[in-house]
Amino acid sequence: MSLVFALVDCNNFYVSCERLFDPALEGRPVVVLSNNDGCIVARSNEAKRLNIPMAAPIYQYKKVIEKHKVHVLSSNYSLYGELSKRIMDLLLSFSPDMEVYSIDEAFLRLDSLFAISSFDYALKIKKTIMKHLGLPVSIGLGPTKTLAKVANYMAKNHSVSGVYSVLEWKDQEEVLRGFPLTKLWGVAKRSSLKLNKIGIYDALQLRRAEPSFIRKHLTLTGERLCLEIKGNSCLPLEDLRDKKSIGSSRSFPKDLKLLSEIEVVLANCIFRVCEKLRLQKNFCQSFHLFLQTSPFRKGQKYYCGRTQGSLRYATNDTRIILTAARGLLLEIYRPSLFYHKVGIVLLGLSPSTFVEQTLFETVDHNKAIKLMETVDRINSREGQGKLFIARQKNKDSIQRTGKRKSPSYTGSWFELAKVRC
DNA sequence: TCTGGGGTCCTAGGACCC
DNA sequence: TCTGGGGTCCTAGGACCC
Repeated sequence: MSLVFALVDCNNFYVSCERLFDPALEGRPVVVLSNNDGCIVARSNEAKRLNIPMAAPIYQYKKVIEKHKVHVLSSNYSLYGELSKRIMDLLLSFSPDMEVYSIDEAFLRLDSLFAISSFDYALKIKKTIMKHLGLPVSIGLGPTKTLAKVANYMAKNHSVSGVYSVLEWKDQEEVLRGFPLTKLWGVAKRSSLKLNKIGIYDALQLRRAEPSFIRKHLTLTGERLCLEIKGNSCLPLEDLRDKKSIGSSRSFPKDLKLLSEIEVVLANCIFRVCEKLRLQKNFCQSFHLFLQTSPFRKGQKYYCGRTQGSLRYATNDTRIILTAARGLLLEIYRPSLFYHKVGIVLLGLSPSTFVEQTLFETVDHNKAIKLMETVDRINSREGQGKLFIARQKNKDSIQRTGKRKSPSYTGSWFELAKVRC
């Protein structure tokens, strides 16, 4: 039986989430900013039409924003996270074979449908999400993940229904002719230039090339891409639990010099990443720490200090990782520099169901696990940040939140949307 | 003046071992 | 003066994605 992949992708996700609770934003150009209100990370179609690019620093587009009265919002990740969870739960009811690819995207396998065509089924998914959650999505159908991505691009840009299929051979040929290489999943400027050098300028030419020849120029990733757009599936659905690392980092609203201030931000990163680790029911065995100066700052050479730390035993205890990381931060900290960003990546992840004992010490894992579970439960019920570790103190003085953030409509009883009758 | 945060995969090259 | 060959593991860095 041939495979059917559906890629469900929310349209302008962050903007759509904001519009859900503030309908006045409908039809207006809207952008959402990154942490510290630095870059533009989401744009409404109206903002896209004003040629405001993705990931652009906001200050470079001040004039356009003022001229066209673009509505600017800080990001409200707890709102987006909550709505994303609701979408994914709903999608799971349409197919148990699902991969959550990002906050606003998921792949579904639909090849075991018998009574209904996959196109009609995709239409039904789209309508259900709109009806239950009020969020617009586009759906692409293809025999491989990469072709489903191509179909999704077509659904977003060249379809009235919001669903597009390239399941048929002739549709694939037609769509890929003239399809820009940089719109393919996994191809950006560098790779497209390399392909140009060997005479390949569109996706159809790549489809007709010899995979082993592409490998010579674009390594294994390129060979797989070539096979995928020919219709040979090489990329299976992946399980989120198989993640190899998880991390948390923050850039500072203003450059920091004092170790004590950097430690506070790092403590908050560690608190967040450990919460994530426990949520996915994993332990970690080691971690990677980094501290860097701004690559944009003039008058100071870019510095990125990195180091790796091992833990005596696999754990998800915030306190243990915090203590280990503080010691290592000293190794990469240079007192003379002004810093821009700090972060931690947890590695060597393993299921927390399996508890490893060390040879020379008896560790009471259960006690630590219970304590951490309690902290997570209270924070989940009472709102993030109710319980925290003392080292996270004064976090608001160093970690500014967005100035234009919308209320926590779905996350706090005190910020529910109000309806006037 | 102001430039995010969270990931993945691959490769080259160094360190080290026998 | 002449200084092997094969293997593994680790890390940094590049490229890419959303």
